[in-house]
Amino acid sequence: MHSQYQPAAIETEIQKEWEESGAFRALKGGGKPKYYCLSMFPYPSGKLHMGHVRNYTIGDVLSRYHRMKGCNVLQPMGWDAFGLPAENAAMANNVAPAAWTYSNIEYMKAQLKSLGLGLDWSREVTTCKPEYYRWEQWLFTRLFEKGVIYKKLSTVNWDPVDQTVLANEQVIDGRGWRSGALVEKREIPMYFFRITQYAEELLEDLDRLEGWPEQVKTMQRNWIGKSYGVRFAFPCRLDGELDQLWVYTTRADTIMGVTFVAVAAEHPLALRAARNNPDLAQFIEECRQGGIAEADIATMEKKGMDTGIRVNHPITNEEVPVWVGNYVLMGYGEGAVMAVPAHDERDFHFAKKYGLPIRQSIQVPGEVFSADGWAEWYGDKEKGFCIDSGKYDGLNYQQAVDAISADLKEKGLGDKQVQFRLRDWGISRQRYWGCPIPVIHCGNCGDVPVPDEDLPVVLPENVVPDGAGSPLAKMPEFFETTCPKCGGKARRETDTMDTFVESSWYYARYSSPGCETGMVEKKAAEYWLPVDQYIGGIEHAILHLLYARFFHKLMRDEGLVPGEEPFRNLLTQGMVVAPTFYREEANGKKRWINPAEVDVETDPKGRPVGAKLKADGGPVSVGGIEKMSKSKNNGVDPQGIIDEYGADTARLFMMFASPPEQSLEWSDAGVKGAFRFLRGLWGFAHEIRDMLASEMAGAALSRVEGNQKLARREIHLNLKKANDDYRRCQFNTVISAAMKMLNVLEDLHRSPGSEANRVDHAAVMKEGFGILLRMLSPVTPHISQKLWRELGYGESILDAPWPEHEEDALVQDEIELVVQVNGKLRGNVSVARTASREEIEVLALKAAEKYMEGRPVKKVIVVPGRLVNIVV
RNA sequence: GCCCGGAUGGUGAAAUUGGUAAACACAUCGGACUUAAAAUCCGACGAAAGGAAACUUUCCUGCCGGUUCGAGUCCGGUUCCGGGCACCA
Repeated sequence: MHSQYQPAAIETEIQKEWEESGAFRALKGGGKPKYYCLSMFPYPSGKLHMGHVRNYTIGDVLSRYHRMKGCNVLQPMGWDAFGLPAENAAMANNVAPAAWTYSNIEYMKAQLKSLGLGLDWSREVTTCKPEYYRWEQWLFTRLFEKGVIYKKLSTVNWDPVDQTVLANEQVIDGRGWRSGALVEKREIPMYFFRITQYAEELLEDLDRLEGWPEQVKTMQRNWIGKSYGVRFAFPCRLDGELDQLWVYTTRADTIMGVTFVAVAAEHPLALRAARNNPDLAQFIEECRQGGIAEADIATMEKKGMDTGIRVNHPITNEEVPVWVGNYVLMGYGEGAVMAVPAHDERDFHFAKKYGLPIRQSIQVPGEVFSADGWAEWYGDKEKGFCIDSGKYDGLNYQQAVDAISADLKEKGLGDKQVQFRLRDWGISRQRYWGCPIPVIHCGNCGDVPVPDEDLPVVLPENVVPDGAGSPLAKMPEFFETTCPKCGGKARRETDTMDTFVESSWYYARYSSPGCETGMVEKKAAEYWLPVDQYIGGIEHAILHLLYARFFHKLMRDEGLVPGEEPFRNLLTQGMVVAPTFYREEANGKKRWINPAEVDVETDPKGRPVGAKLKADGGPVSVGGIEKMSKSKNNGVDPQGIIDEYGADTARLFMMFASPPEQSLEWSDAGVKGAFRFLRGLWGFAHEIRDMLASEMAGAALSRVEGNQKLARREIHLNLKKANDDYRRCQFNTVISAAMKMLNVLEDLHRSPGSEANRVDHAAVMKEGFGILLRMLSPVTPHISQKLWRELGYGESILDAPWPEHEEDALVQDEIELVVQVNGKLRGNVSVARTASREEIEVLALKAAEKYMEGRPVKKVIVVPGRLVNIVV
C-alpha cells in the first residue's frame, strides 16, 4: 500500500476490476428483492456537465447503498439521441446529425465510465437506432388502429422567410432565430395522442404515488386541471338563421355580470364577421403574428376588436357584443369565453381599455366595489354572494352555479360539465432528426399505418439539414412508396415524432434491451418493473413525467407491462445553475459564451456584474443565472475536476455541496477540501494499517471504557445519523457524519491515553474504520474498495453488509440539558439519565436563579432530553 | 400572466416532530514545521457595544405582521431569485 493517495491509479485499477468481473451486470432472480434504480438518460449534447454528474452520482449512491442493503440492483444507462441540437450542430458544422450524435455518445460514455458509475452497460439503449424506434413505430400503428392516435389541425410557429416550422425555443422576441423574420401562427395537420382520454386516471393515480414529492404531484394536478364548470350557449341570429355561440366557464355564478363575449381570432364567428369588415380582417391578420408559446401569449398586450355581431344573454336575453380577443386561444375549450369584467381580472383590464361596461354581480360583505380599479376580492368565490342578479340574489357560489346551470339546462342551452386543462399531445414534428411516423398516405385508402412486417421505417442517416423545411419532404427515395392496402402509388409521411415519445418508454426497454420480438420481453418487464427509484431534474416534473406515466398506461392496455405506474419513488434533483454570458452580434443575435472562456468581475455579494472574454480581453454581457444547458452554453465540464482530483473527489464534492433536491449555483470552491478529506482518509488508513492487521483488533467491544467508550459512542451516534440521512437521501450530511467519524478516530488515535489499552484501542479503531469505509463507499467507491481490501476487511466492499448502529453503544450516564428563562438561553445543567422531572426542575431553578431576579415562577416546561424553560 | 419551489455567517450549508441557530466543510487570518514554497499540523473566525483580559450584554435565519412559554421551522402578507408553461430536453 502506497503512503500517498493516488486517485488516478486506484480508480483505473478498481474500474478495470469491476469491468472484468461484470460486477454490475444485472441478472434476474437470486432470491433478493430487486431494486431498479434509474437516472434520466442524457441527451448526447457533446460533453457531460455538472448537472449530469449530480444526477448520476445520486443514482449511483442509491444503487450501491441498496446493493449493500441486500438488493438485486439494476442501474442502466442510455441515450436520448434524437433532438433539435443535432440538427443545429449539423447546420453549423456541416456534419450529419447521426455522425455528430454517435461521436458525442462515444465521448460522453467514456466520461461516464471515468466517474466509476455502477452501470450495466450491456443494457445500453440508443433511441436513434432502428432497433429501438422500430417498437415505437409498432406501438404507434397499434394505437392508430385503436383510435388513440388521430389527426387534426394544429397551430405551429411559422418562419415565413426560412419557410419552416420553429420550436418555441427558436422564437426569440417574436422573431425566427436564424432569419429574424416575424413569426406567424400557421395551422397544419398533425397526429395527436388522446392523452385526455386518460386525464381522469392520470389525475387519480397521483394519490397513490406515495414515493413522489408532493410538489411534483401538485404541479401535475394543476397541469391536468380538472375543473367543474358549465358549458352553455349564447343564442344568436346570423343572416336570419338561428345559431349558438358556445362557451365554457367555471364561474357561472357571475353570468349576470356578463357584458361581452370574447372569441379567438380563428373562431368561425370572427372569420364570418371579417368577410365584410376589412378592419376586422386586418386585426385578425395581426393576431396571427407572434408565436404559440403560452408564456408569450399570456404576457403580451391584450388587444381586441368588436365583430359587430350581437348574441343574446341566455338568461336575460339581453344583447351582448362579441369581440375578438388576441388572448383567447382557439385550441382551448370552445375558443370563446364569456367576459365578466367585474369579477375576472383579465376581463376587467380589457373592458377598461375598450370602454366596455363593468357590471358587479357578486358582493363580499364589508367590501366596497369600485370600477376604478381592480381589487383581489372581486374574483373571490368563497366569500361572495350574488347581487343585482335577479332571482339568484343572495346565493353563494355553489348555489348560484346549481341554479343557473339548472335554468340553462331547462332552456336547452347548456349544462354542467367537467373539463380538463390538459390538451391532447401533438407529436408531429416537421423535422428530420426524429423517429419517422409510420403512416402511408394513399389517395384511395387514406392514412394507412405501415404493416408490422415493413417496420421499421428507417430514417436515412447521411442527411445534413439546411434549416429550410424538412429534408425528408425533399427526398423522393424516402417518401415515394406504394399503399400497403391497395398497392397503388402512395406517399410516406415525412414528419417525425416528438422526442418525448422515445423518452416515454425507455425505462421499460431497459428490462430487455435486445428484445427482437416486441417492445419488451414480458417476463423481464414483469420482474424489473416498476422502476423502484427514478432520479432526474425538477424541470421534468410535468411534461416528461406525465408522458411517461401516460405511456405506461398505453403499454399496460396492450398487455406489455405490469402495474399502473412506471415509477414507484421519484427524486427530483434541483438544477445546477450557472451564470450566462453573451455577445450581441451585428444582426442582433446573441452568441452565448461558456463561463470557462470569460474572466468575471463580481460585486461584494459575489454576483457577476461584468465579464471579459479571455481570448480578446473585450467586454462580454452578463445574462441571468440559469440551468446548465446547451442552448445557453453555460454548462461546466466536470472533466477538469476528474483529471485533477479523481472521480471520487468529484462525486464527494458534488454530494457534499448541498442536498439533492436543492438547486445549486455552480462553484468549485471547496473541491480541494473534498480532496483533502480523501487524502487524509488514505493517510490515516496507511498509519493504522499494521495495527489493524495485528490480532489485537479482536477484543470485545461491549467492555471498552473511558476514551474508547466515548469515541465508540460518537461513531455509533454518527452512524445512526448517517443511516437516517441515507434513508431520506440527504447525502451532504452523510458526508458530514463521515468526516466527523474520521475526526473522532484520528483524535482517539492521537490521544495520549490510547496506548495504555492497546487491545481495546485496536478493536475500536477496527470497528470504526470499517463502519466509515462502508458508510462512504456509495459516494466514493474506488478509495473505499481499495482500503477495504488493503486493511483486511474483505475482498469486495460492493456486497459487504451495511452497518447498523448498536443501541448499547449510545447509552449515556449523564445528560446535558439547556436551561431557558422565558425562552432565552441561560445555562446548562447535567443530570443523571434516570433523573425525575422534579429533580431536573430543582437543578434548573438553581442554575437559572440569577436570571430570575426574584420574580415568581409561573410555569416550568421540561422537554425530556433537551431543555427546561422557566416562565417567570 | 399562470403553476411549483427557494432565500440562514465572507462562501456551500446543518438544525429530521415548534425546543441551545450556524454542525460539517470552504475561504480568510494567526501560529508551528521548512533555507523557501507547497503539503501538513495547531488556533481564531455571525454582527454590534462594553472590558486590560477572562468575559458580559444586545441583535441576528430576505422583508412586514401574527400564533406560542418558545418560531429558521406554523399562519397571513410582501420582495427578490430559480424551474415549468405543451415544438429545448
